[in-house]
Amino acid sequence: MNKIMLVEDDPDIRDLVIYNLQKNGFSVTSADNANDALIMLDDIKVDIILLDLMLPGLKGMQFLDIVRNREGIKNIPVIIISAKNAEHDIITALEHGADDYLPKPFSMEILAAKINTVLRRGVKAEEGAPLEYMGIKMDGSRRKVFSDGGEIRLTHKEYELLKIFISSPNKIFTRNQLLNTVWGYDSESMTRTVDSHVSTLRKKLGPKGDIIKSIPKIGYGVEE
Amino acid sequence: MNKIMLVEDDPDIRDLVIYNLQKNGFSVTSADNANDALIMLDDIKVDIILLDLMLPGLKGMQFLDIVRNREGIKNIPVIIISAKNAEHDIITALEHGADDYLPKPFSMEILAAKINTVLRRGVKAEEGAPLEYMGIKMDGSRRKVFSDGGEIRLTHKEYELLKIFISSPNKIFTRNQLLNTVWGYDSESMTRTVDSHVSTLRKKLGPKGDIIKSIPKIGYGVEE
DNA sequence: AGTTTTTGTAATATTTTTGTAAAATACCCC
DNA sequence: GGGGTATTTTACAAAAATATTACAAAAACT
Repeated sequence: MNKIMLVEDDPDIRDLVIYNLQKNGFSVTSADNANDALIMLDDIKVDIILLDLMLPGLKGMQFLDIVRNREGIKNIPVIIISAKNAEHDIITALEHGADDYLPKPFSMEILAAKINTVLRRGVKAEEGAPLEYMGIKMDGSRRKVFSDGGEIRLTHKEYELLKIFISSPNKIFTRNQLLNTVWGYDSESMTRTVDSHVSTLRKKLGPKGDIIKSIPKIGYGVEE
Repeated sequence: MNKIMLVEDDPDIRDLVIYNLQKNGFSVTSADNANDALIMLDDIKVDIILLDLMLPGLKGMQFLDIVRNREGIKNIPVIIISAKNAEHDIITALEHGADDYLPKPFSMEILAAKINTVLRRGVKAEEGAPLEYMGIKMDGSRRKVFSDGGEIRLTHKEYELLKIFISSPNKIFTRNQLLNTVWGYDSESMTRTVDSHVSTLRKKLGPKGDIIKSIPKIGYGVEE
């Protein structure tokens, strides 16, 4: 059974979420503040963390930073729940390592769906299996990409870009995130580099190119 | 039992309303001026406030401002009762945070109906509930909207507009309120921008489009 | 009924965002 | 350093989103 850690201070929402997730077959542990959550995380192994960004005491974003930097828990997927839903907040949360984002109010169906896709993604990644999505196969050892049997020759940057996309399908990446992970930049810059590479990548992927969707005002992500 | 606070100076109307609401199963507390009402609100927890705008002493609008800024009572829904022809006052009241309005003279059935819909909304909102209304589901994380299973593609402005409507069904919004919250303007302007977007939104929602009602001279709101 | 006001919406204009070819630069390997 | 490739930047086209305009339709008001 999948274990979920819920970090949320509002008791009404907490109860509602717990009730619904348990009904859906998840085991839920909850904390009403970030400090407690951190302590509990040392003892309990959870598969996913649901985090409200507006918490008393230690702020949600700080909590996220700590989780992402602590051995043993740094790889647990985190889904943000927040009343703030300005573009800016979404981008910030994603850039601090959140896996997905759910503005309040949200429907339980959508929450459950998100949990499931994040879990599926997690399992897949752990298999260490050859990276494959929608018929695009990536051979990590030889840095080669195949689609419909034929090889697609990608440059290094293109390969890294595609790898990020394909290792987390359905996940949204901001342009800055891509610049960080693929290019190693850490400042915000407003170049068209990402767009340019997405463009050539799409072209090289041929008809499959359009699985790379542009997410208006945010960035890119792959999706069926 | 639901408690109602009635703030009304005319004794005839007051008695009439009290009598009828009690007959409908509400518990009614009344005050004939705003100061008394404020004092009483500190002691009694009420579910809804009926406010006559034309009061002696402290004006109704000031009372509304105080209520909306005082912890503990700021979330109590307020329904404005106002003599007819005071369009301007109604707009001002809505923009000061009133939930609905009722022009005098009004029938008791309509008053009871309004009270009930406002109460129903209150309960719903507290659950932190899913953003869904009349079969229109909104997925905040990906800014996607579904209706009857199919996705409806909305632009950001359209999405924000719909979100506001759907998070408070039956609530009336003035054009300026919408301009403030969705567009971030804070001055009064007389563009047709809101109308234009409402129009495209209605069209995109298809048959469900007509849940967005236009409230003559005031603005818009969704309603079954 | 005629006039005025208000709302609906198509059409147009403007702005913003994204796509991409091509030029410019950097990199790499002899 | 030269030739080739990879990468970044530039510049502009294309597309999408948004705002405005203009006018028809509806409603409200004499």
